[in-house]
Amino acid sequence: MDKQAKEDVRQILAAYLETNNRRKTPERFAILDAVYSMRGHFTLDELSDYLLAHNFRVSRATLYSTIKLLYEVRLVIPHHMQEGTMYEACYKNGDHIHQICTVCGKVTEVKSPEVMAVLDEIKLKRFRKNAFSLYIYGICSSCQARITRLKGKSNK
Amino acid sequence: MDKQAKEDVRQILAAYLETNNRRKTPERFAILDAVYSMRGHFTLDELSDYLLAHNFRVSRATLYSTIKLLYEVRLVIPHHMQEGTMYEACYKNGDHIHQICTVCGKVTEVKSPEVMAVLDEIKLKRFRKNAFSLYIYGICSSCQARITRLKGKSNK
DNA sequence: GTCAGTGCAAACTTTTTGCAACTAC
DNA sequence: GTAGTTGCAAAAAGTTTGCACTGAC
Repeated sequence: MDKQAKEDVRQILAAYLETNNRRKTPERFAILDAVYSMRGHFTLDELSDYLLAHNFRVSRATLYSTIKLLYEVRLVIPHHMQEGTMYEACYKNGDHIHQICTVCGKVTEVKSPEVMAVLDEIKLKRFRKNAFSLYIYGICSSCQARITRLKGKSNK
Repeated sequence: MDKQAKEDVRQILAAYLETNNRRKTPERFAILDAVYSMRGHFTLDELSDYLLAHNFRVSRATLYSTIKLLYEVRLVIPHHMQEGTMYEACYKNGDHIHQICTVCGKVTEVKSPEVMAVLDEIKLKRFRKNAFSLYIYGICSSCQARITRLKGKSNK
């Protein structure tokens, strides 16, 4: 994630904390920074490791509570996958679709401007939308190939 | 869920089990039936309660493994919410959007034919899609109102 | 008769909580 | 100084696993 985005999200978080009379602790900004330094999906452990590698130790409890805070502010989004909960920075990063293979569990990120356009235009009654996640489930080509092979065998 | 749909899904499950040389146990069909008798989202406990109320007792382990099986066949879909994992029957029931309030956690189901149309048409490389879930995050009107009131107070 | 599937309890993983110490305000 | 936050350890919640028994094929 580029420097400008990191600066942006720091501002967003600071504004949120001020507005809600909550404290600007170093932990919160360090975790936010780490989240925006990770690439793609990551686990809580990976986040913790990243922080450690940069000489910042935070407790598990703080990690969880801060991630929850960042989720409130919509700066991070959790994805509940088969392998467990994965997180992802979502500021200026919400414009992709998650394509999930239900056989092998592989997740691929796909872009689709048409879908994004429709989602941006959609009007919702009594609701102020500010993010979305779209998961498309199906079977990836390699699993399809394997299944076809297996079926061929069992039918002969 | 109507009778026809229940019959359909029984057929789908039976076919799947046959094809894959797995057993047609009464537990599997009872759980499937229960899933298609629940309204909207439900927890594993609620499913278990429903089965009990209809004099069918299954162990937790079987419940988990069968739900996993139904997920493989795409007859049920899990939603990982703040309150925990919720399940939902998804045969002929995938055409709605989940609108989630990030403040109070309330989930509302919304229909949008335009979005569905785009999703149906979307072409994916090397991937056979068969379902999707779309979550729109934001703030519902009652939470917005409450936040506005709170801000008014703290600024005076 | 055989082996996949079930029930049970124990194990394991993930997340939350209570409390004392700390620190942003 | 005070109340919100953190760290730690313990607890709770959610899910998986090992094993003996059962029943679908």
